[in-house]
Amino acid sequence: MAKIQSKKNSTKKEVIIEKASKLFREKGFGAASMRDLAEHVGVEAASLYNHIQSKSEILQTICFKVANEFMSNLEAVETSHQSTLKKMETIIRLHIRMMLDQYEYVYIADHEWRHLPEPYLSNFLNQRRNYRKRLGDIIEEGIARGEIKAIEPYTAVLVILSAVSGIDSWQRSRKSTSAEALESNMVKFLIEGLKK
Amino acid sequence: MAKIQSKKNSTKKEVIIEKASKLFREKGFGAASMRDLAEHVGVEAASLYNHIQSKSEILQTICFKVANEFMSNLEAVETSHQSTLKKMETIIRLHIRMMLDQYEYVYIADHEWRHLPEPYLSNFLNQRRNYRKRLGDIIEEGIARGEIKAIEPYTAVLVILSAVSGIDSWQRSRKSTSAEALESNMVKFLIEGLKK
DNA sequence: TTGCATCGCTAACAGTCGTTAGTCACCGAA
DNA sequence: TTCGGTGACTAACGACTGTTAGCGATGCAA
Repeated sequence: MAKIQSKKNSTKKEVIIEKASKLFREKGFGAASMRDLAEHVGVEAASLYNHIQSKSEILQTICFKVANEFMSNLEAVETSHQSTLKKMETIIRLHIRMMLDQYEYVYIADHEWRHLPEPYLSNFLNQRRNYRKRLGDIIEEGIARGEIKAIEPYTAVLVILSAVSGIDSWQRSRKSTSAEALESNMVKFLIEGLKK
Repeated sequence: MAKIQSKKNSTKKEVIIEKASKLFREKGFGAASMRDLAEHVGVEAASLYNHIQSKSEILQTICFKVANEFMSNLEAVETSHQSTLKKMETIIRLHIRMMLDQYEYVYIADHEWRHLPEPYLSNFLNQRRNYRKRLGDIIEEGIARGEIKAIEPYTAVLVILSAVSGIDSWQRSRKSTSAEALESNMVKFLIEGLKK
């Protein structure tokens, strides 16, 4: 067994998923066809099935890859010894950076998860709910400690996560602001909204 | 000519568009079929074409209805005599309320505009860019006047608009928070992020 | 009552969808 | 050199897509 390797030390399956992530973001999962994807990979549509099981398997892979990455990072932050405000900043910065350099993947996990088939859909939503709940818990603790202003924790979580995911609008027109400036501006805005 | 009227003093075309907005949000524009839509309207798919010209005409109608509503409201705010901070608050509250009681329409204009055919797509994006630019101008003026903290205006616009559009996550699980509480929490968070 | 416009229906179109079957060329191991 | 496996190909499947043509029923205006 060799020749599985393509360029960049990645399997063909990984190449397919990478190309698919670009395509799914541009056209949406539903509107992107396997023949589209095949063309970008440089192969006939039927040949894709030598490497993947189905179209939705690609979506599953992308969604859960992103979900797992966020989840394990959250766990690292939870067990760290920082102030709650600092914890939130760490998480926000992480979200921004993920959005900046894994844009396609994060975007799809954010917007195309609807098209996951069951039971993956429920699974994904459970993970998501859990993630947000735990973010809310951090904020709640911050309020109890007097570090964070009295605000409904879940609302704050919503605002923060949505704000970050709005970077996609910026991604498409990178002209005016640099990535670093964007990050620091965003953190300034969001953390200030939390501070007491 | 009568009998065009269905229930609720609305033309059948309006009924179609209303049902379509629900469907497009749930499934996405691409994945929602005309036969799906027809079933919800209580009619055969072909009969829809007695009232509309095409599937994408529905999308156009929805997207530009929302865009025009936001645009005309922005103009009202621009010509009003309020502090820039108050202007921003007015706009934010308006966005939140639109999101709460015209949820389906706003969601589609937010997420499904990609599927607009040209030249409507370009037209829509121009309007959107213009809207954001003018929001940014308000913030910029606020900074110049010393009412708003020194922040990159376009970043602030991005954060605010994205945060509000994230209410869709809340819409789906209305359990914990009331609409009024959500609005005031959100305003508190976002306006505080702006204040000097 | 006649005439006309409205609007629902069935049937069908041409195309696209994801996916499978089956075949053949290649390539490393024996 | 032979063998087994890998992966690309063509062809095709059945289902589904948006949309059109055309027929028939209905109901208002004259």
